[in-house]
Amino acid sequence: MVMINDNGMSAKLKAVGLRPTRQRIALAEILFGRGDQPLGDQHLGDQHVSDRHVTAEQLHGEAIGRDVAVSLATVYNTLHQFTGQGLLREVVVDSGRSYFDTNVDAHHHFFDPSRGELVDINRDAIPLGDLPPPPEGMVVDSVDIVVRLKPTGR
Amino acid sequence: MVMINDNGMSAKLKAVGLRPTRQRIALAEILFGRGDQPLGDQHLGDQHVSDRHVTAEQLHGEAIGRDVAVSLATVYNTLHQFTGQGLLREVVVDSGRSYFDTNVDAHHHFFDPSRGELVDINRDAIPLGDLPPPPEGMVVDSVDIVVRLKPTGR
DNA sequence: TTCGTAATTTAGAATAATTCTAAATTGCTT
DNA sequence: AAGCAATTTAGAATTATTCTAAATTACGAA
Ligand SMILES: [Mn+2]
Ligand SMILES: [Mn+2]
Ligand SMILES: [Zn+2]
Ligand SMILES: [Zn+2]
Repeated sequence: MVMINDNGMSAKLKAVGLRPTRQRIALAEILFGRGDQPLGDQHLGDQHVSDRHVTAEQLHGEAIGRDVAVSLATVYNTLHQFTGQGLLREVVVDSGRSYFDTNVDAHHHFFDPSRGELVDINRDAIPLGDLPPPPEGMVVDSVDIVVRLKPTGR
Repeated sequence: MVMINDNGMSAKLKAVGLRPTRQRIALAEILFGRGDQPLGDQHLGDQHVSDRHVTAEQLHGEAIGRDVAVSLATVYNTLHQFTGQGLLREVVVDSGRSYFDTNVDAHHHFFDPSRGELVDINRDAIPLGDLPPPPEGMVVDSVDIVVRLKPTGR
């Protein structure tokens, strides 16, 4: 009967069949909670309130920063479990480190390699005609567009 | 005066300011040579004769297979040098291993994660309108589209 | 509540890809 | 042939990630 102040994260976890452990709740709050934003009834339509793109190391750092005791192994486990349950999606922009995105809807990204930063691009901002037919026996799983950025010349 | 049978690779290397060493020549031949294809005067217009997508490990394996003594470190060095000189480009489709592409023109890719295989998509096969404006102080460096594939259902 | 047990966490080892270091070798120029 | 910078390389180091096996925890049942 004790289910105070967990920001609905326990429910969210249960909903996808994951036990709401202290670690998973904390990580979910960091990922999906609306941080400092004053709580209010201001949904912005279908707008995501907080879209985040994090690496395992970053998320672990944030957790530790908030005095949440959690191992890096658990962060990796959790990121993959969340991804498997459709709570996160993995974005491939760097061969060498994985980014996880709290926005699981179809959309694209700007990527600034110098800072390792991702910025969402609305799906409709890049209209696509139809694609060439995939090789025999294969179907399209997803279409991922990455717009790589560089500093303005001069 | 001895410059037989190197398939023009020495020249190609010199042209970009890289010493034509035994290792670099061999790797260049593997990457840019037209393999088994019968030599002939059949250019296919601007068509690339051999487009390849390789990982360092793959290329190293091929070299060793052809009895070319070269270390993995040199393969990595060479791939990066070739990329730096515009002879190759790196394609990011997998967070965990790097692919290098002999086709340096703007184009896109199908990617089959199960086999780690890349297939080119002609640039014009995916018409793009204009992109949303990049964040302040940044300009677009490249637009990379990866169409991820999965096996046909059933 | 207290158990029993399966799910979860975790420290630390292991793996995989890549880079680094410093010494040996080699490709040009003279 | 000599000199020397460029290149190669073995092996160590680094980084990201996964694995293992033991300790802890969540939770339904008693
Ligand atoms: Mn991967
Ligand atoms: Mn790695
Ligand atoms: Zn995103
Ligand atoms: Zn290609």
